[in-house]
Amino acid sequence: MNMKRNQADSIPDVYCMSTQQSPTFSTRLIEWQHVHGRHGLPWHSSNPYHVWLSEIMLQQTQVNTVIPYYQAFLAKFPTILTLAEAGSDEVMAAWSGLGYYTRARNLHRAAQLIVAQHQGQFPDDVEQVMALPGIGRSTAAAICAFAFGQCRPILDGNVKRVLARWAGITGFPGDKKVEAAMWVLAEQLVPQADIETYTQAQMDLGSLVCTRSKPRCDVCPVAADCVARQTGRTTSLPTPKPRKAIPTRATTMLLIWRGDKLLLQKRPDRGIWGGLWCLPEVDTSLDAEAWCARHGMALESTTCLPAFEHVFTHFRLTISPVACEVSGPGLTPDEQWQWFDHKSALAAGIPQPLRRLLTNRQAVLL
DNA sequence: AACACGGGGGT
DNA sequence: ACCCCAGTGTT
Repeated sequence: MNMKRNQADSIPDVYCMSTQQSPTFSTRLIEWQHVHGRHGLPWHSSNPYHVWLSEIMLQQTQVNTVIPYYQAFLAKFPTILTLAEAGSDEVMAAWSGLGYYTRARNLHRAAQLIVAQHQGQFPDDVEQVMALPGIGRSTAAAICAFAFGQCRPILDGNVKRVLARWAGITGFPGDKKVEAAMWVLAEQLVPQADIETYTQAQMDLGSLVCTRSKPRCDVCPVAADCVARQTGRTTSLPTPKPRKAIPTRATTMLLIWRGDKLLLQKRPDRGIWGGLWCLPEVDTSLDAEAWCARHGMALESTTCLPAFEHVFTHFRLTISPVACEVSGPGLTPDEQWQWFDHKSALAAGIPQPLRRLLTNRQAVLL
C-alpha cells in the first residue's frame, strides 16, 4: 500500500477484513438491509433512466420529498428522449418545488447529450456516465451499481459519516486527503455480489441509524467493531468542518485596586458586553501609569498577570491583565464608574472573562 | 443561527 | 490542484 503515513495511521486495520472470522462489513450491511432497510422504492429497477433521475433528485433531498416528484416527472417525461426533446420551461416546471434547480438544468442537458452522443441509450461505461453534467464519481457509481450491477463504491455524505465512525477516520471529510483515504476504504469494502443491496444499505444505514446526531448504535449491524463506538468518539466523528480562521485582537485590562476595592466601568448598552461592568482597557501595560494619572490616581505598583484568550463568534480576544495598586483621591463613583469589593464584583453583571479573572487567585492581590 | 450536502466553477 | 459556492433542510 503506497499511502502516505498520516493517512494510513488514521485508518485502523480494516485491510484484514477478508480473512477475519466474523461476517464482513458488507455481509452485515446486506443482511441488515434485507430486514431493516428501505424496500419498494419506486426507482428500484434496472432502468438506468429511472435510477439516474432518482439519484439526481436524491442529492440534497430526502426520500419522502422525492417520491411524488419522481413519479410526476416520469409521467411527464417517460423516456430520455422525451426529456431531451422537452423545452426548458416544461422541465423546470416539473422540478418546481424540489429546489437546487441546477440539477434540473444539468439533467436536461445530459438527456440531450445522451441522445446526441449515445443514441439515446444511457451509457454503461462509468467514465462516460461521469462525463455527463451533474454526475460526479459517487453518483456515477450509484447509477452503475443499481442499473448495471457494477461493483463500485459510493461515497456520499452518509457513507462518509459511516466510514469515519466505523474505521475511526479523523480529519474533515471535505479535505481531499481524507476523502481520498475514504475512497480507498470504500473500495476495499465493496462486496463481489449483491451490490444493489449493499449500496442501498449504505444509504439507509447512514440516514436511518448512523445519523449525524444521536446515532442508534444499539441497532447498528457494525457496532461491534466500530472504532468510534469503541473509543467513545461517535459524537466527534466525522471531524467537523474547520471553522474559518477568525481574527485575533489584543487588549490590556487594568485591575485598579484601591485598598480592597476594584474599579469597574459600565459599558454602553450597545455593542460588545453592552451594559456590563468591565475593567478599563488600554493598549499596552506601559499605558497603566498614564491612565492612573489621567484619572487622578497615583500608581504604587503593577503586576502583569498571565494573558488569556476569550473567543467570540467573530473574533478572538487576547486579554493581558495588569493588576495595579493605586492611591490618591480616586475616581468619584457615578453612572459609569464604580468601586466594587471582590464579592460584589462577582455578584454584578460582568462578562465571562472578567469572572474567570476574578476567580483566579493571582488577580486578587492583597 | 449554524451546519451539512454533491457537484460545478473559479483562481 | 485547491478553495469556495449555491440553495435548502436539519439540528
